[in-house]
Amino acid sequence: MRPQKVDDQQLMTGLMEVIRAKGFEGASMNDLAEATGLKKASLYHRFPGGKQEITEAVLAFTQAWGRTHIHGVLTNSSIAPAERLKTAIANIRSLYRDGEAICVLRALTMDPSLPIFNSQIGNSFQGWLDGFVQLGKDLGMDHRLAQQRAIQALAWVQGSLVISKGLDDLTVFQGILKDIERLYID
Amino acid sequence: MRPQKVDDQQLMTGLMEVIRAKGFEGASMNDLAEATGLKKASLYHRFPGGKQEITEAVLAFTQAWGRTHIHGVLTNSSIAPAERLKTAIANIRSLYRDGEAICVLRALTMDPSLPIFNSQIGNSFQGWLDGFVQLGKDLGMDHRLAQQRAIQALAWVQGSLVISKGLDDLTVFQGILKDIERLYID
DNA sequence: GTCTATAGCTAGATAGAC
DNA sequence: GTCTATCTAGCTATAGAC
Repeated sequence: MRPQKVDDQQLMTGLMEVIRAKGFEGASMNDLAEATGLKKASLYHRFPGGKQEITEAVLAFTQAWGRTHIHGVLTNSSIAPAERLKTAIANIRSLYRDGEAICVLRALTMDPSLPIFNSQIGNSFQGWLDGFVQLGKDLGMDHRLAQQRAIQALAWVQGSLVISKGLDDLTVFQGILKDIERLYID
Repeated sequence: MRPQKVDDQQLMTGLMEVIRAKGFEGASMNDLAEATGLKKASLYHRFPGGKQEITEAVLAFTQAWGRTHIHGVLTNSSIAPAERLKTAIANIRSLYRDGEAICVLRALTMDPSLPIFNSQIGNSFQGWLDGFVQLGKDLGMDHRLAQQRAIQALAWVQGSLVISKGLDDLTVFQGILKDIERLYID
């Protein structure tokens, strides 16, 4: 067979960038082709299911990233809780490019796309929440409090991204990350 | 002249519903026509600038709503701060239909649409923030703390909406509204 | 596996009757 | 002011050469 022009890793990165910036309706196959360096027809060869299959792959990649860099970090019992939190927050900052990037989960929770990707999105959010819940418990919180803090932390991440974008002011996102640290460590 | 088939109020409501549910790219002129009961060409008569002008009108309406029901309430010095907060939160709950609805500001802060609507979106967010800052000051906070709390509250609103939608669980939004109350009153 | 070319459709937007 | 009919551009998706 003919060699692949771009490998799966590069392909995934390019696709994710477009999807999370423009959303499901806003991202055209032309946009996706341009961002990856492949032609439209070649994209259909790699993803016969078209845009929907591409989006599902992006969501699967997103979920795997979260399992490793958020849930995995926050529940790693061989590291002190405070250190886990610092590492997870650093990963969050890097994922969202200091607040400049849009979350792919947010971009795909609009009404037209919701029914299709519902379960994948829910699983990703739940993974983040489970990680933060475990962190809270390891810091001595009871289950109820740990759950409340987890939701508060995740809401701050998502909300500050929306506001940072809306105000075009990345300090909102960066300040909230500090607040999340204080939510657990103080 | 021939009478209007639907008045400005009804028109605005229908347009806003579609825009905030589907976003700028996702909302088609056909969708907008169907939701308002007018035909496509009639929409162009009322909004010669097409979808962009419609979206700007929706944003102007959104900003006016916030000025009245959020900023106006939170800064009303003839009412006790705690009462103002309760009223504003009730208005927020009603605006977002208990967490079911998507915020139009969020829906329009995607990369393709951002440059066009940037300033209107920023003004709306700033209005909410200013209201919460004033509330904090009236509760005895210094400027720095009041600003921090305002951002935290607004981020919780926006973030909990994203998560409620992603998890299909409205209790996330409703729980966060309680947390916002505790952020100021406790 | 990647490409050019194109089919078939739907989008945004306009013309012109009433 | 509202409508039907229509234009053009862009979309998703496919066919078929290499």
